[in-house]
Amino acid sequence: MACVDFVRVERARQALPDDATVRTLADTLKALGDPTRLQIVIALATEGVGELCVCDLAALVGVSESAVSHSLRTLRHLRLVRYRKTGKIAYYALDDVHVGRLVTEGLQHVEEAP
Amino acid sequence: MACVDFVRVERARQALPDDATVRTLADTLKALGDPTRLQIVIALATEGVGELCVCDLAALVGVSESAVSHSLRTLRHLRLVRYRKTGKIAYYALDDVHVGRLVTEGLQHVEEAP
DNA sequence: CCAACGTCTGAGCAGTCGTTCAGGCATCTG
DNA sequence: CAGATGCCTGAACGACTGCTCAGACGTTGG
Repeated sequence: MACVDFVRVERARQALPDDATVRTLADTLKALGDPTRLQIVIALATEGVGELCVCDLAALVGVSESAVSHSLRTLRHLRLVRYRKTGKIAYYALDDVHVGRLVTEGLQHVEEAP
Repeated sequence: MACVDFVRVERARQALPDDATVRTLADTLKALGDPTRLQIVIALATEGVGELCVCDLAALVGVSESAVSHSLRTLRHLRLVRYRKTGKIAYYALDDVHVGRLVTEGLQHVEEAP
């Protein structure tokens, strides 16, 4: 306990966002930390794809439409995706550009050679 | 099931990374999806901070040193942080630049006005 | 109007996660 | 050497998560 560098700790503490922001960001990243939801987001981030309906996403990711719907609800509540409904079909798309960039940055990290 | 747009689905499927990459990226994002680990990474990403030891991080985040150590192990195994040991003190830092940029991009998304 | 369709939802279960607790290993100090 | 310090680790417990299942809702086509 005695080895704490108070100067640096204080500097880091002031740079930390408030708790609410940290928690929201954590929730967002946690949502993207599930393979099903991550594939959904990557698919929607693909250039030339644009919108996909629940059926499309279920077929693409390879899970039930119910599971996709649950996943989409999570992504919706975090404002990672938005949807447009025409008749009985719901078309989903990414909500804002940061999401796509975030995933891209993540992929660059993962694909770096060890 | 009949509403699937095979053209778009196929286009999206070919853009999807292989399963191993998706899983690794998901694991990485899930790791950042925990408030404790996220605060550690944000702290280490703060300009002018550089390195912090386990004590510092425990004091900063407000959890036990054991919990920090467990969290750091997870981050280490995913190559999100690296450490340097001098004597009995272990100094942790971010492993590569993408991690900091990823968190920054995430913060920009969260701090956007609704 | 009725049946089929696309989607959404709540409950429940198996699996996972983060923390605490107790203890172990090096390293430094007196 | 003996104790203290900084850090790491495995086990275990409560909390949470993502899926399946069954059913409900609104829309569309015959």
